[in-house]
Amino acid sequence: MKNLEQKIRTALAAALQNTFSIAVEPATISLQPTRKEFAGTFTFVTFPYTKQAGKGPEQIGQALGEYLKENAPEISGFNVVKGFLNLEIGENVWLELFREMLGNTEGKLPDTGKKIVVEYSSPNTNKPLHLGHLRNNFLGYSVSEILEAAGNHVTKVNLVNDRGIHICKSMLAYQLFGNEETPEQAGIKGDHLAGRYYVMFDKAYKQEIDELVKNGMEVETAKKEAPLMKEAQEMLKKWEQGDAEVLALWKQMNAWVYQGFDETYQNIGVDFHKYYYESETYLLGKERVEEGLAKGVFYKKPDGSVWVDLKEEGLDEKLVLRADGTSVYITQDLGTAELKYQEFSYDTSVYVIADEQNYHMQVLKAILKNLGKPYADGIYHLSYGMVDLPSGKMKSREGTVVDADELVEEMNETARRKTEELGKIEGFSEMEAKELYHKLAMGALKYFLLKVDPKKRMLFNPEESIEFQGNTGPFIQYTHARIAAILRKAAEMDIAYDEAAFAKVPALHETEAEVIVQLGGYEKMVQEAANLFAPSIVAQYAYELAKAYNRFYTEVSIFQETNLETRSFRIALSGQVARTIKKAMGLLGIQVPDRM
RNA sequence: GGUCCCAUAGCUCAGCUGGAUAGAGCAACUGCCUUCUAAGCAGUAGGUCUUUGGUUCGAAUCCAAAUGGGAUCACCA
Repeated sequence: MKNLEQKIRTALAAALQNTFSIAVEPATISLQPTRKEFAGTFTFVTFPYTKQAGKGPEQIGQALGEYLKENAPEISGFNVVKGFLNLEIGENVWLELFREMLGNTEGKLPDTGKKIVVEYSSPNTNKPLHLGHLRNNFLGYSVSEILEAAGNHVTKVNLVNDRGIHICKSMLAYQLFGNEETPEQAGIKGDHLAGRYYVMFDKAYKQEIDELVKNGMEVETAKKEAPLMKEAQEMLKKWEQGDAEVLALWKQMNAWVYQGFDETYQNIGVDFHKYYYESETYLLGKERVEEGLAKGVFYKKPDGSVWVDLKEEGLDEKLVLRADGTSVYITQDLGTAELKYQEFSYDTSVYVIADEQNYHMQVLKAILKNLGKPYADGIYHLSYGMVDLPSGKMKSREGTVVDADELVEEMNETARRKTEELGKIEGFSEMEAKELYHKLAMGALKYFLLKVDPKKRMLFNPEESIEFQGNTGPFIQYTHARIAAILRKAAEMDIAYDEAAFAKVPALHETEAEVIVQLGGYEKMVQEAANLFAPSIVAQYAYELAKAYNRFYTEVSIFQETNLETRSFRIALSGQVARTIKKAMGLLGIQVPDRM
């Protein structure tokens, strides 16, 4: 496909040269897909050349078309509509293209030799994952797959936020109200247990504030003076000093949470090559602070706090170390960036982080640049918008979130219901059925979250379950299952459909050519998705391929076809579509079933 | 207030580096299962692409401003 476009560009350049003496670099010629209401596959726009040619756009189109039909073997015909030259491609070219695809099954682009670290998920250990985290996890996983498919070497890392005041809050609530209950006793996952106490803390804390305010204290003061908050801060101090009792509780609760996370990760099908823990990295930044001071990039204020001035970059002054010598969030990030670079010497470091941290990431990059770090330019913030509920923003503290585990469970249930309603479950064992439901559930959910441009906020209405029809994951999965049925039947009937089996195909159906065009766009799509870090491009592609195939599927019959070569060709075409759908969906982290 | 992001059909979203009458899905309405899975296919209806200027042969797309929505500007993470 790439080659085909290349050839046509070259031919067009030659045509321009020979008919109008206009010299153009083939690479700069822009071709676009022909609108479907006109005949043709590629369209060349002639408007830009009217001045140089001294002719009207239609005349130019006509002249170029005639030249190409004469001289370019790929072009079988053309038509001119105003300034648009629509080029038709010969059937033999499509078949040739299709044969090339069959030979190239890997679907991976040439090795770039580039190393990329993708940091994603990065949960707090005080609460279970919710819908917003799912967007993050699916994005991170998918982008990693896409970058890998584009020929890069990807390392997936998870930077776990396992320390800080918020963790202490759930620890404290547990200490006060927990009665030493374990997840087993409570009958819930460890991350949910921690989350329960986090919410409990907030409730009790708010009560205290109300009390204080009732007794005449200002709200702001009350927030600081509430005994629970003071206790939590006290606990954090003890943690930093290595207090044995606090550390033991911290370890215990985190262990529970990790077990819960592991289950969720496994359930939603994401994984990591490496975990970093903030409790281990939060001190790392101090060396960078020393370095910054030595280089004169940072400066010390009289109180001993350390700052960086980023006004030249259009940013502000930023504190990088407190007066008491303790580090802040950005200090840790400076350290971790260095650590990641030392370990992986990456060319690109992707951070999958919500857009509320856009400024923070800008600052991080600017500081590293000022420090002269060679890896600063390689930092890419894959920023994504919040997932909103109809009621507004999700708030963990107030417990108004869509819990990830519950949502997945509900999706499984929806998948079961829809499948049973359609009566498509005969012949499945209990196990197979469950597996199918999960594939469909995750397909629907992942596709729903990934098909949208990450930058955009999105709305999720828990009342309306995610669709299984139309532009959805299950629609694409269904297309794959249909093809799988065809391939099974072909095997049963012992039909050969290797290249030799369709050496001569008399005529291509319009829908067949369309499917081949779609298939031919795969590599270009992967490249583009990788360049833009955009799973939505992959989703769009998979959908369009499935649609093109379904059109073909209903327009022509395979096993009723009397020409055996055509029949074999159609089976081979179907097989290639199935493989391509599987690859594309794989890039989204979605599995495709053989039956549904 | 400064900075950044978003605005396309009733709803959810596509629309690549500017190109033809702006596309899908859902919802509504019409057809199509004695034929390979109807979770499908074909069709009808639905739009001043928030507004106003500018650049251009040509703007949903690029630039500027306005309006509306969101994020952020912590010695929180």
